[in-house]
Amino acid sequence: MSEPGLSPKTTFHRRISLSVTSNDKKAFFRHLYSLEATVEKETGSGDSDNPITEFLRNYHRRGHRQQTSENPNSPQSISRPPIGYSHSLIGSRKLDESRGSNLSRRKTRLPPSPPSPMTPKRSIPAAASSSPSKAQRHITTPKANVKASASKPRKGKKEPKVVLAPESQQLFKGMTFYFVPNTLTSGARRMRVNKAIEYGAVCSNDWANDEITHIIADRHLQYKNVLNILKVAEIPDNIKVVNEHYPGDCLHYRRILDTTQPIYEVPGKPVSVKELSPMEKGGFGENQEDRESLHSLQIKPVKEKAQEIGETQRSVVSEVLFKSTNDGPKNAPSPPVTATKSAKRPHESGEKPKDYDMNDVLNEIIEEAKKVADLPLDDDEDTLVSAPAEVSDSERYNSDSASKRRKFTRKTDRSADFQAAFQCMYKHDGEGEHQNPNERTIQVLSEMQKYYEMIDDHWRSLSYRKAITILKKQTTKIVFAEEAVRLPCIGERLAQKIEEIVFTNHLKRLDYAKLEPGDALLKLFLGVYGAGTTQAQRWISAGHKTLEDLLKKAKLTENQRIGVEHYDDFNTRIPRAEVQRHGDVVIKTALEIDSKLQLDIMGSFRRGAKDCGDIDIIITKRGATNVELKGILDELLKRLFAIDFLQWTLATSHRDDSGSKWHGASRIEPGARWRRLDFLLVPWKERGAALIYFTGNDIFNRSLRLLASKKGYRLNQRGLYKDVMRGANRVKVTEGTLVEGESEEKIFEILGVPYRPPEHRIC
DNA sequence: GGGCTGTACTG
DNA sequence: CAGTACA
DNA sequence: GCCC
Repeated sequence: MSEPGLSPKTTFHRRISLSVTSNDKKAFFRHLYSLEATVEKETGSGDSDNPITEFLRNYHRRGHRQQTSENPNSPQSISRPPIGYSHSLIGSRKLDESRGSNLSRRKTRLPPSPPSPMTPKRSIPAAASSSPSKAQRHITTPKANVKASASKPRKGKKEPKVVLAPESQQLFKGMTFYFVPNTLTSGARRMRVNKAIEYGAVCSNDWANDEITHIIADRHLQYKNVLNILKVAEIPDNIKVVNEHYPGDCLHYRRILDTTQPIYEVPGKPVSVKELSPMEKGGFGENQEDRESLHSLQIKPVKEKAQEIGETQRSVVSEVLFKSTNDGPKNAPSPPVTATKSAKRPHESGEKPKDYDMNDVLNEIIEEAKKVADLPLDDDEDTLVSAPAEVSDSERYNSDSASKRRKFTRKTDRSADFQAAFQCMYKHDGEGEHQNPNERTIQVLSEMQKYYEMIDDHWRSLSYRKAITILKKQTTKIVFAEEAVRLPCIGERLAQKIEEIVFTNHLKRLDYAKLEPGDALLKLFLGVYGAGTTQAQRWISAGHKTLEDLLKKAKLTENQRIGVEHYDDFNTRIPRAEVQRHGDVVIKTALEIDSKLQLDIMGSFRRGAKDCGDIDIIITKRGATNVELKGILDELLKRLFAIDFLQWTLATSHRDDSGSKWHGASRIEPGARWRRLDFLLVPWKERGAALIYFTGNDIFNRSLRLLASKKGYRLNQRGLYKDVMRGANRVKVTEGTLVEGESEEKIFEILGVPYRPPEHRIC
């Protein structure tokens, strides 16, 4: 993997030499780019990497997160494009007219094609700035930017608006950046420009602008290149020259960093005595002690052990940290250094940003280290078999610590982490889903997920979904690919996309996807109950353009016809209160048949959702068998149809013995929407497994089932089976023998999963 | 390079 | 059987 | 898509 001729020596000061990592990383990125040529972004590539600073950085961040409730990105109002008509088609005798108008309205309501990630700046080729005149200079203010974009649309696409961060976060206010090269040909540079503007900077494209405070040079540029491009012999002292990492790092730390730090240095820069401006020297709590402690703290040991990349990093870091504070535990636990994935971007090198508040950082690290000292990490728990479902155990796996834990063990995990990798191990309560700092990212990724679902790429879709659930649990905004990649279920590709979304507010891949013809139509047809990708695509190839085309021209199955006629109904979420009302009707009627019946509303309702996609009701009775319940269901259906509550049967079992479900539609009162209603008949002995199944959510179920299967079990809605013989690739050979079906808790316990109440099964 | 849940109903 | 649906 |  080593790449001769790519020595980072030039950019990296001599204190630390981690050239191995560096080269690895370059090679890594080269490889990455070769894999995906469409990525023109230059994120994270570059120089070297230092695990210690990486470590400190993370902790610094973590400290910040508590104090800052801010959401670095603009409040994004999310309005999902509606999927439905406003009326159900059936029952309207004037179908043709009303449908027609509805259809056309729908069309216009489809999601607007997204703005391009282009930044709203005119680009001036470097050569063009050679003879600048004061007269023609102009400053591009954020406002001007937006304006410019409006007047200069590109390829018919909408320009993105740079949404300014809140005033209080306008870190770069009063600063004027000049990017070199001053073009927007690179996606990465576009990102940086946008980001700078978002946080208050003025990005000038006129070198003659005498308000320029900073020159942001591309990473590969030497100082002399910069001079050449600018056609100047020297750069005035009042203009700071930094490399491209500087703005992003400032945002990361939420403060204006010292521009003189070596990591921001443009190679070949002449040494200057007057480097430190009073401003930078002043306001950032820098003090001599800190700096010294930093040096003694950090540089030395790293230097000694710099060559030993890998496991030793952990001990180096902890040793250093705890030594410095005098009271660190001797058996310091391993701090969360992830040297695992190679893609990290060079942040501070051995020299910290001088404005760093080291005391705070250290305290945080120590506190954090103390906390994790108690955790059963690594080898402490490598038994596969049941961790008891006690509270402490489950808490330990909760949201935040879950991801931390991963960092700790990622490298060393063996059997211990085997189980930890399953979503069902963690509490997912869907909290913080609103006002989540990653809302925009999640929104974009969801669109990608839906897109992949649409084009039948289930596995990609699954990955996106997993990534989204992970993001929803984050309490901080994930900005950089390197932070993202540390999270479970987020790999390099998704991490890159996350960073792209944060910096550009867009995902090119998605923009392309949306341009694909048939995309919108596919989405429309997929909303039809009973139609999947295959059918939807057939309809499209057949030339159908609207739902009424389907009704008139396509041959539909009965269910699909209902699906079309009640397109709007079935695609409208049901308020929790209405779900309850439907449930009440069913339960009341059922109890009139047999007062010993037990019915419960399941699905998202049981998980506590505010609104549900459908209504799931489980029907069971102490001691009852399936056959017995079947008879009751027939009677129940009869009565519910009789009172005009049930409207339609979409699917029902026709076998007497094992049939167990009914799918259909109900209506709470005449004129109300049809709602999807499912019944599940459950023999008393299977109610535990059935509860798990019918409570979901699906990701949780799949996770639990996968875990079971990996442990030699099989889990379905009837029970947990053991001694399942599986052939090649875990293909089921024997059914296995039932071990548990009655109790939800016991099934969890046997699988070694901390019990999760329904509301914590939202994955 | 292969797996990614397991089942039931429709036509 | 493929396709769709259910969590 | 991710992960093993």
